[in-house]
Amino acid sequence: MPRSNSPDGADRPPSPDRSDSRDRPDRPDRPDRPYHHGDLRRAILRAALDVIAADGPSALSLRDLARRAGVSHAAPAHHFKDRTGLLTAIAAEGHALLATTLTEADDLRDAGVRYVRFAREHPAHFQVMFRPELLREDDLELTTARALSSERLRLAVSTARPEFGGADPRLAGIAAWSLSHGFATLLLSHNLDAVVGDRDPEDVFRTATELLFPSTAR
Amino acid sequence: MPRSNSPDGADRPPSPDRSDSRDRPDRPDRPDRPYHHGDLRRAILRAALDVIAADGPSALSLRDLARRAGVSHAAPAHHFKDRTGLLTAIAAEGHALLATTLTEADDLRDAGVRYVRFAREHPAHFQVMFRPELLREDDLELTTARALSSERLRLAVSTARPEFGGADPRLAGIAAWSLSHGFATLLLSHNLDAVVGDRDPEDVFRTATELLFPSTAR
DNA sequence: GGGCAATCTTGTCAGTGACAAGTTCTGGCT
DNA sequence: AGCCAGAACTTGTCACTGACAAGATTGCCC
Repeated sequence: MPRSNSPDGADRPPSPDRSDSRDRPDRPDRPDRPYHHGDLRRAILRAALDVIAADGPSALSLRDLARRAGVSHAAPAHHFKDRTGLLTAIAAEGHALLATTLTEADDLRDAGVRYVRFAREHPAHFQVMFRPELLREDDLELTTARALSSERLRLAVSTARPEFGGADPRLAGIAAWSLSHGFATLLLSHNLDAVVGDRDPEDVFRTATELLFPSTAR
Repeated sequence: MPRSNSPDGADRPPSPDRSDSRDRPDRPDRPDRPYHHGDLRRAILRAALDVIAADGPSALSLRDLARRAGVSHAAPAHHFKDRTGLLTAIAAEGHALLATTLTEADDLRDAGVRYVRFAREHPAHFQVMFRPELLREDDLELTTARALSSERLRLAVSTARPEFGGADPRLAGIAAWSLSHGFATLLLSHNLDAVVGDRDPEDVFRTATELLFPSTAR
């Protein structure tokens, strides 16, 4: 299973031009790589997203990520403290990304579609974001990112057409969020494969929601 | 953290009356327990459900379960083969339970409410049932149980009032399932705590769905 | 050019899943 | 009654993992 495309099989950024690496024959028993990775944090993150997208968060191993990045087994800890720290960083990044895409939504239905698209385009983030037991809940970066994304969600609901006018907007929010979240979750866990078939999942979602929100928006 | 109420701290069924256990002074260095647990499979399952409900499937440790049941670290493997086997058994049991409760539903909305109630009453089962990466997908018990539960779901959708008449019933099914599944998922992951407050979650769900399925069923 | 903090390494420990091989018990057959 | 096949459980072991501690290397700033 090839894990990279760099010559030594490790995922490293372009060597920060150190006058030809052959000039430094220290570490004779090792593929000569600089002591400092250069962008280890990002490399670990990318590898982690790959693993999670493929096999879920439970398949994540810090030591495996270190191997993929071509660093020692304890290197990741310096950037993320521990496994929980890594997952927390991913969740925070996910909330930030989600907030961005929701901001551009011009409609509640559009927000729903964007929510589903986000889950499809960032499956690893999505699979981690809503699992408190995997995260450091008091992490500042996480809490602020989450506050932002849920604020965006609330905003999208508030711009919904007045059908919901009378009702508690929070209830409408729950309904819309549940629908989108459920669809996204079932989709990612391959529970809709049979029904969706080879159609575009977002189209299926849009059509399905038409059944619930009869499209007066025309 | 007390894990049991039996005298030796292990979770064992009433000793299958073997003429007073003091009569068997073998295993002198051990709390005298019968070589055979008596109902280890069920004990492991119960303990596993506790752990998962409290801390999620990733917190599950076969050795920990063995300790709780008062057996050796390899004993669980005999009943479940491995970790995946245990989770698969739980998922199968969950689908069977879900199928039962859905059978008793007299309405699509009622089915949704029952779905949410199931998730609340069997959080551990629910958290495992829809995670293919944790399960042995080709397990016979699992596939048959799942076939039954999804059949029940399809049935509930087909009995829905004819509002959906023209539409693809599979689409209506997706919409209803997504809504219920999303709500249940967000509820279990404590993402609705703030909005639900101290209200009954099932009431909240019922009310929220009213917004989407305007209750002509009165 | 000297020191300091960030980055990365080596070494180690306890916990875990999986497997192999042995032990103890149960239940059924004759 | 005796026995034996196999179920239920144990002990022992291996590779792997997360976490921590202590040391090595390096960029960088004054």
